[in-house]
Amino acid sequence: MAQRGSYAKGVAKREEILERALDVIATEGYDGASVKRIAEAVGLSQAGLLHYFDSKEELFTEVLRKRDEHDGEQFGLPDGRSGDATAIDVAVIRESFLRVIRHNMEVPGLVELFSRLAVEAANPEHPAHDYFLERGEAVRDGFALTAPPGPMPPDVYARILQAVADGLQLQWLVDPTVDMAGIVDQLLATLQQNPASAS
Amino acid sequence: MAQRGSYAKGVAKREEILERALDVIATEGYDGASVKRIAEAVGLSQAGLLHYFDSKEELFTEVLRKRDEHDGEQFGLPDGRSGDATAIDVAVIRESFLRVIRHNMEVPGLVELFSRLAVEAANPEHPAHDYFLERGEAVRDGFALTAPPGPMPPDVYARILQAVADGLQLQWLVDPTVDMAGIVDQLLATLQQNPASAS
DNA sequence: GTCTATACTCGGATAGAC
DNA sequence: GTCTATCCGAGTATAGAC
Repeated sequence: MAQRGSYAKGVAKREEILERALDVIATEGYDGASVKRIAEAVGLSQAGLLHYFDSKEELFTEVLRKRDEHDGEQFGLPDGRSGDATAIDVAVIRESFLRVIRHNMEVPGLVELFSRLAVEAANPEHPAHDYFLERGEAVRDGFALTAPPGPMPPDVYARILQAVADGLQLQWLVDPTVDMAGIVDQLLATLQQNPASAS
Repeated sequence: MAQRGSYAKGVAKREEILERALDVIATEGYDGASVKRIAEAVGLSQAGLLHYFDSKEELFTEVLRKRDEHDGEQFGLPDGRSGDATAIDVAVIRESFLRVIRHNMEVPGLVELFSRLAVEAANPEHPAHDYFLERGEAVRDGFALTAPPGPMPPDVYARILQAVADGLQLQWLVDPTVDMAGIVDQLLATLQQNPASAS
């Protein structure tokens, strides 16, 4: 457990492992990604790696967290802390969103890991359960900023965008010709210029 | 393998197994549903059950097929064969769709099985791969019938609805308070009364 | 057609030496 | 902190009797 002691060394190693894992899954794909496989990529034995994580589930949950961290930096996602959005913000968020999707289309392994864990996280005991709850909220907070005025409440609007993103990934996993970004783009165009602003 | 010979007996038994499996997963939930568990529910040994299916994957894929069959009968879904839709058809399809969603909210085990297989089906070797491709097409054909005139092509519209349905299930699995039907209802209302009909 | 029994594989976890 | 070794459980698959 990296926590214990949390010497800079342990923490640093943990980071290193996560970075490496991210890289392996992104480039070599997820195929039943096992602890052992990650361990080898890091240059550690399976037991050696498990020294830093309580379980397989925890490891992979942390991989997803690390990935979000990267995406946040790389694509400048909103952190959900800001209260309102100007017209410019909306365009910016929208573009960030699309860039993330386009990026995802380059890393099927990560998309698969994400989707797989999303289902397993249904179990409240699973370490990813909280992760998905928290992440979902954060993501929706970002989306809600771009909600147009109209009859649809921002949180509903946000849930729909989230669902579209996740659902398209499932379609894309079985059929990689699906143009996730293009579809989302068209949806946003339709939804955001929605002229029905009567309550 | 039930195929071989396909005596009425074998086929009937296969059906019986699927019906029973459907029932078990629906009522007792999916928790790592194993062949053994289904076998016990059917009153068969694991080996006995595997006599009718080539593998676990095939079994569960067939369970999903059987479920679609039920849903089709019970909720009168369009079969994708009809060419166009009148205003009444649209309302009918929409209501069927919502009823299916409401029904799904009663059977989390089936939703979990579906979602799980949807990810595993990413592998072209998986028996569910073709199932998801075919089913996806059929579902979208149904949705496309309800597409409003406007800038968004019917197939894009259909893909979005499919994505929303599947994506909401992921949200709902981790947080069962999510009102899938209500959200879809609001989306349809917004999308279908879309006045932007300029090409 | 169905069962019992077994074999085999995979992968995660743990013990204990260094 | 890391390894080797081992264990163990789950779960599928198969062999062979009845």
